Amino acid sequence: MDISVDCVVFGFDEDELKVLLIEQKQPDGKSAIKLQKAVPGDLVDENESLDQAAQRILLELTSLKGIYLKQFHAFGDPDRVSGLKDRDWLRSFRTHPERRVITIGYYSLVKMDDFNPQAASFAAKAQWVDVYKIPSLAFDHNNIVDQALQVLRHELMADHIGFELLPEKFTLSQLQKLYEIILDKKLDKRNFRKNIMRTDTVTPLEEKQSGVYHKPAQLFKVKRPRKTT
Amino acid sequence: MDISVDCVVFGFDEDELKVLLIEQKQPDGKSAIKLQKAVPGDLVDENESLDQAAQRILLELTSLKGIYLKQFHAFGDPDRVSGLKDRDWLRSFRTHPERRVITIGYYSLVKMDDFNPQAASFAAKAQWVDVYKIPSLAFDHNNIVDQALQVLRHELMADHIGFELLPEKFTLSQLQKLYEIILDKKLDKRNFRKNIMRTDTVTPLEEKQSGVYHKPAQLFKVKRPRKTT
DNA sequence: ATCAGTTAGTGTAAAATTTACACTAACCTT
DNA sequence: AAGGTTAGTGTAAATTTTACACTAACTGAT
Repeated sequence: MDISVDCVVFGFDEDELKVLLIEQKQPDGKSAIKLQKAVPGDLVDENESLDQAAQRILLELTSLKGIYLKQFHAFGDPDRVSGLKDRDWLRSFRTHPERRVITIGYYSLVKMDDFNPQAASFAAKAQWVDVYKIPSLAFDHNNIVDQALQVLRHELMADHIGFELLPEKFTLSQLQKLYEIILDKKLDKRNFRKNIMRTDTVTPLEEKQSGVYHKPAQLFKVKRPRKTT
Repeated sequence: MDISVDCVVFGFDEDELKVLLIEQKQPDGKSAIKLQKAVPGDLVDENESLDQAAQRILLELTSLKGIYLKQFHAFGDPDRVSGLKDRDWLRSFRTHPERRVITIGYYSLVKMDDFNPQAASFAAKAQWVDVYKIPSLAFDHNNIVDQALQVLRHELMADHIGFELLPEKFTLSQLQKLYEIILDKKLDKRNFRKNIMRTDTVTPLEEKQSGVYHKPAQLFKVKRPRKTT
């Protein structure tokens, strides 16, 4: 039985919430198998923890480094990787293509600008895809992404994660838009601000926005240092 | 790499919150190795889902059947089973005792009266142990239990699980005591009742307590059918 | 039969939180 | 100077949360 890690990396670009998907490489020799998209994921190595595996795998497939990934669920259906659609690809890239694979799902939230995914290893491409327009994915990855999104929304409300997605200096409107996009619903401006202020996680800077077409907004920064690990 | 499931089964007996622990069987031949307690857990079979594995393993080790178990976290430290204290036992009971094992933690909440654990397989004993007096356990099981308890408390508040722990007919005082014991803090009687009523999960029966030494309480039952699966 | 002991059951006022809602301020462009 | 655009701010009503104390109904003992 093999163990893998799958990384659902959500990215934000002040307009859209996207997920980082790779396109599986065409197996050598095979000519016209259907290319599939998937969430970056691979087998866990012998001497690394799950958290480390998640970091490494994301790096190997997409060149993204230093992203905080959080475990959210294990997916262990006996035949989650034995669908016909995935057979050819597994045969080309896995030492034991028939083996059952249990995967641990990780998710993360980053700002897209900071990270420029570069496909490598068995990934042919790595690209950001709109969360609300995800095509049919390899394995059970549609399910994995769905569940990650649920967890993300929940965590966003409960723990006010999400500053990761913004530039170091940001306006409250940007922050609000972020919430609206992730939660997929509109929020009230005044109430939103009250909420954020109450959490005491941001501080105003001495600085304002500039170069904008309208009243410049107060810039803020995150108060507590961003999570690492 | 092996995959296991560990089941943290919490039991309630109207006074205490306990966890179901097994005592590992003495390996044949070995005479005086230190017997360790652990949470019931074992390797996942080739053709079962994780959920099924949790059910089977709990049944095999403790004879408990039909308990709703919920996955809560994967534990994958590379050497979580390679401590000296666990070596002898692994050698006796595992085909590949040196192998790394990643485990998926499950938890559950049951009423003790309904379930009479009977040790079997490699479990020498199966017994309920007070949650607040847990000894040092095998592997990383202390950590696993701690985390399960956190999740349990969280779920209790959020989703008002916990009726499982009571007889079919129960009084609100019993229910309150249950909450108090799990959360390990006192609650206000009137506010508690308001809360429970607001959730609309219980209905009063036409029946009252009898044979008690004091004013008999109204009996209630759970409104929505208990979760299965 | 009465009394003492025990747990059941109930309401309300104050505080805190959440919700809904509309106008002025400051910058840019023309 | 005027028009367009987003920033920023307060309050009243509704809801939720919290703190708190007395009466009711049974049993067992006298």
